Amino acid sequence: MLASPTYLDALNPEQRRAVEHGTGDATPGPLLVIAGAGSGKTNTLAHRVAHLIVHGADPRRILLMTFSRRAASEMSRRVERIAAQVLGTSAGAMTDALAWAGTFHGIGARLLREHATQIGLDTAFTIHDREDSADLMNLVRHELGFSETKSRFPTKGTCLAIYSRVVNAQDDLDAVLKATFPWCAMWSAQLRELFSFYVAAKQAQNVLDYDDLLLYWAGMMAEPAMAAEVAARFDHVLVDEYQDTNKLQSSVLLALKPQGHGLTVVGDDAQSIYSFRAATVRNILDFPEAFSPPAAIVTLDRNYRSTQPILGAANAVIEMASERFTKNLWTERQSDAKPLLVTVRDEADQARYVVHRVLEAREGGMALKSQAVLFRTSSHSGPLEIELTRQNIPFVKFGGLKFLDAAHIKDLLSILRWSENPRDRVAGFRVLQLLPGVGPGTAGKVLDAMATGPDPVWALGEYPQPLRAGESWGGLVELMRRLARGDAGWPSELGYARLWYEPLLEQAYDDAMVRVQDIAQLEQIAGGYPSRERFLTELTLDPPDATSDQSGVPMLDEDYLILSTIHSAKGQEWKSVHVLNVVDGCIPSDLGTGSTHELEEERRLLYVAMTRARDELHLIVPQRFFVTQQARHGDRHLYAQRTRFIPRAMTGLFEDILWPAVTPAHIEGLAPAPVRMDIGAQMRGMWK
DNA sequence: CGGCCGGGTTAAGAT
DNA sequence: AACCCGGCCG
Repeated sequence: MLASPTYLDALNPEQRRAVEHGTGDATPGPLLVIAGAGSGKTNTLAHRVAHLIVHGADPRRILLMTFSRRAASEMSRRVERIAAQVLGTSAGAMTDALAWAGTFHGIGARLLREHATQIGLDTAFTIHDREDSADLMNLVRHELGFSETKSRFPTKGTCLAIYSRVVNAQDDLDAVLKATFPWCAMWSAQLRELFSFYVAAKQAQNVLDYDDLLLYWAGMMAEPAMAAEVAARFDHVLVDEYQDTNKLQSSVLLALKPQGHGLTVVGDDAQSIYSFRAATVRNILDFPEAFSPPAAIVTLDRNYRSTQPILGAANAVIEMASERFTKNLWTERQSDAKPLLVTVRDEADQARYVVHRVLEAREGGMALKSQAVLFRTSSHSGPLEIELTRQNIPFVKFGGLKFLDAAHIKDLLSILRWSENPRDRVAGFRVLQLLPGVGPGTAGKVLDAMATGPDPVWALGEYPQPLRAGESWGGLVELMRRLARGDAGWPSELGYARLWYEPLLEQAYDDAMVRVQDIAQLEQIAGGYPSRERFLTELTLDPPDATSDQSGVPMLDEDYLILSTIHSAKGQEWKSVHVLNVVDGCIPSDLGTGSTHELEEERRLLYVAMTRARDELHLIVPQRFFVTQQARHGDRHLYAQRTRFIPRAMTGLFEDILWPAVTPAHIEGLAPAPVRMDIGAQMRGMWK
């Protein structure tokens, strides 16, 4: 008999039930944990994994799927700490074996790489990110002549979105068009043809897109013998953030554990914010009844994160949702401080307000890292970023544009991906067009020539040099030969690619210096991976998701403010949280008010933002937005209204303030009207 | 004439 | 940073 597990003492009864569920059984039944915001979900899941290991589960046979790589490594760390506490020094080595922790897509990529030959896949397949996939879609779209249709055919991005939804929602094309893309319904036949050619192109080029990582995995699970082989790898399967998984993912999961033995899923329907990626709360709702007997359900509704006034306001927001399945959270963290509803004149004042309050809190001893600024859309933080830079306040921004989105980084990665897989047309198309005088036409012809023979790199060398390409052409041929031989080793291969690329970069950009530094940073990152393939795969699946005001991410011991999209803030918490642009048109986004479905997701988004805060919450409402399309120095603007998710009746839960504070003179209307004069017009008048 | 290049415009959320 | 459009070079 094991000693009394004191490491479980800190858990509440529900958490403990979730941790201990079925750990004594040989075949533990399925478990659904409904875990509200701040209810200690990560901690509970980590304890469950550690508890399983302590009770003899083999960590190499535990599959742990999280929403992001960051969440996976955080979980591994915690599991290790808890296990070490119980088992002593051997725990570190043992939990290193918690090897199958990652995202659905990352795990899928790994399984496919291992089983590649069995399923007729070349092991050297490369993975297209969203943009690569759209580019390939575009190539096919042009080839089929759909870009010259009379009325406008959907753009590459829309085509890919439709395709992706069909795949991830496991739905019929026409149903998807009708429900989600009604304005494209007239193109049903053409889209079907486009998608069949898109799939053929991917296969001919030996590339997989994000969806394929799930789709091929699901394909493996549909063949009983293969399914048995894959399923036999894992005794326990645990999935976090289950509300943000889609039907394709749940079908993989159910195929992996059809009886639900050893299966645990954790989620919260109130925090479902990825339905635009085909995620569905039905996965959570239907989970218990997918098994016989049904899955056990544990609900964690005690919030340990926020003060009661903050939680009360968040509860009020989510209570108005049209459909809800979980009940309100409660907390014992009393406080007199209500969350603030701050009215400011415009986005410039909003930026000044945030900087003012952040510095004030910093003076009071709250580290910048304990404070975050959240926003619906990446561009909303623009004015704030300018103000922070002006005042020398370091920050790191999550979401929106990423390091890998920079053209020069994509160029270099394309070179590497093309040499990893010379049939990858999107990569080759990009690389070839770096050469002077080579555009889409010539690039296409070169790629055609390479596609016909058995040795693409040889065919490249045989291709007559395009007239204006100059010496870069010979350099490229030489580079591709060297990288194909593979004798340079990793990461020197990246160094050779850089040597070829840098002269082109210096010609193409005025700010080449900065970009060269970015590439040096990429080389730095590359050194951390054992091979070209691992580097490319993992960078595509887990791109560094932060940008900062300094070049490169600040040192870990430095203090910096967190800026993040609400989506990227999922699962995190800070002592103080500012939410920008809490107005209609931003939250909800004016793009998201089309259907009640979308509108409800926007509501949950505000709920997620609010529940990130521990002690202080500031919702900021700028009254005026300047219209972007107008003459320089124009002052056209529009007036915004507080978000519809916080109607007047709810404002009592907030402390309503104006900033900057209105002076008594203003209130009494005694202040003289500001003097306005047009000196410029006077000056011009002098010469009339 | 095809195809390259430079002008302008606009931008949701992300594995 | 990507897209579309018109000028211009080979």
